[in-house]
Amino acid sequence: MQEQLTRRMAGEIVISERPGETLRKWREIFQLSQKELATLLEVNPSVVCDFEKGRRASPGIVTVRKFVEAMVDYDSSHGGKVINTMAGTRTNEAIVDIREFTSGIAIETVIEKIEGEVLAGSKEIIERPIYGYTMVDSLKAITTFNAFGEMYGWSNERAVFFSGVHYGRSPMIAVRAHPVKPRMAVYVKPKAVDPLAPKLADMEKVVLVKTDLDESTIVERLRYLR
Amino acid sequence: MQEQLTRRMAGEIVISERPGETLRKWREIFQLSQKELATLLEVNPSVVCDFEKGRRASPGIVTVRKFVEAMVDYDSSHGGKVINTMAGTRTNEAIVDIREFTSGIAIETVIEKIEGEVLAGSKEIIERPIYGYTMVDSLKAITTFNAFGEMYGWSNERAVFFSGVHYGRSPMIAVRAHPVKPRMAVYVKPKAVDPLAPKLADMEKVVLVKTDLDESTIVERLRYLR
DNA sequence: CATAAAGTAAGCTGATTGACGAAGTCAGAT
DNA sequence: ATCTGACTTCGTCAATCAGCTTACTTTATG
Repeated sequence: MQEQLTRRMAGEIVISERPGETLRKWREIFQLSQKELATLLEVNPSVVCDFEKGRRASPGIVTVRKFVEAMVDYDSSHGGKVINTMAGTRTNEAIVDIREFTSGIAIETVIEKIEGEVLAGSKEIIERPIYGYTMVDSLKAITTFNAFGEMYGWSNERAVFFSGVHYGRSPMIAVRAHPVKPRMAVYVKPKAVDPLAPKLADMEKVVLVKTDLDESTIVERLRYLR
Repeated sequence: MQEQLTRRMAGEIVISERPGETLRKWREIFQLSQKELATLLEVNPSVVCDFEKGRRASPGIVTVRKFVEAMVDYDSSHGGKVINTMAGTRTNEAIVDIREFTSGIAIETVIEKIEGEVLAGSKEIIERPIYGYTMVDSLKAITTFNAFGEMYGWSNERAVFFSGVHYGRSPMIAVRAHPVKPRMAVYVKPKAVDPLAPKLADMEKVVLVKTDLDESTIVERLRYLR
């Protein structure tokens, strides 16, 4: 959530036509004076003013990062008043974990890491990179409304891990039904795999993999992928 | 959507530990070579490389913006392959419009702009700033699952406009039920206003306003607020 | 009214950026 | 075995940034 927010703020500042004003807007939301913010940043208050008033036309990203992180850290160590009221991320129970890599990782590499067995997918697709993954609890995904809509992070060039798979039909049917497809679907410790699943995977050009590792091991192993 | 994406990319780059790699990741997602990107930017290819390899530790936001926008524009003028596959924004039918201002706007100012009549809210709260607004179609909001969850943009310091209001009970009850509250609720051309509504508004310290302007006029008038 | 607090303005300086272009490396195709 | 395309490295330099200090408006507040 915190990181979400910092990114969101940074993005808004960078793209803004008047970055300074956007910076100020956030400072005000966090209810800090220029002086207070300057103190957090250990700089002179005039520096804050200079940025807000746009004397620096193109502040460096390091500066932006410092500003944004200072505010968020401050808030978080004071009860997270602002952070907590920033809605927009209802946490979805069905989504166990969701991450974006900073660079592309070959599907092959992911398969190795998770000791996966390929059920569908050509040699060719397996070499393509993905940029993130989502771990979904299949059971909850069905009972939670709209879970499939939130499954995709910012790129659909990703892997979706389904845990709690019974017959392995529903997840692939969901993939088929949804307009956006992942590059890779992984069944985590499935009880069985319906023969229809690989067929659907082929039709959708999705690499289908099964693994016998459990959720936490997978998350652990993928943690250090960038 | 495009702007969403540019902001998202920019934010990710700024906050990234290795901004260069993140930049590269996006270039790869857009399937551009360094040279092609350099051409779009009208710079020497070595410049792209320098950034990706991190020779410039803290590129200015103008640079980041140029990079990001070049890629997005390129994609959009080539069929929007990437843009279109970037899910994550299921458009919610109930939400007619949603915007963030770049700076705070006093509630008072908004009331004037929309020729609103105050039904609940003290002089004091009316002076507070808000940072965005959401226009919701009340009828659809009820039939669409979870619409109220998506009502809040990035700040709850905002106005929520309800159109298609019949008795003016449900919207305030929704506000009351939801953990996150807007600063301001506006009934757009309500058929009636149940006396319970202002009471609830007072309890929740929400400024309740009604206006006889229609949706499009309101959006039009708010467009030029920053 | 005096004084504080918040914010703005301006001048200055050392450190970095943004850009170029030339000279590399490296992997794959011919 | 060399050629090509994609990418990397590096020296260079004008332009700009990040920060300081000091002086100046406002706007509250006792």
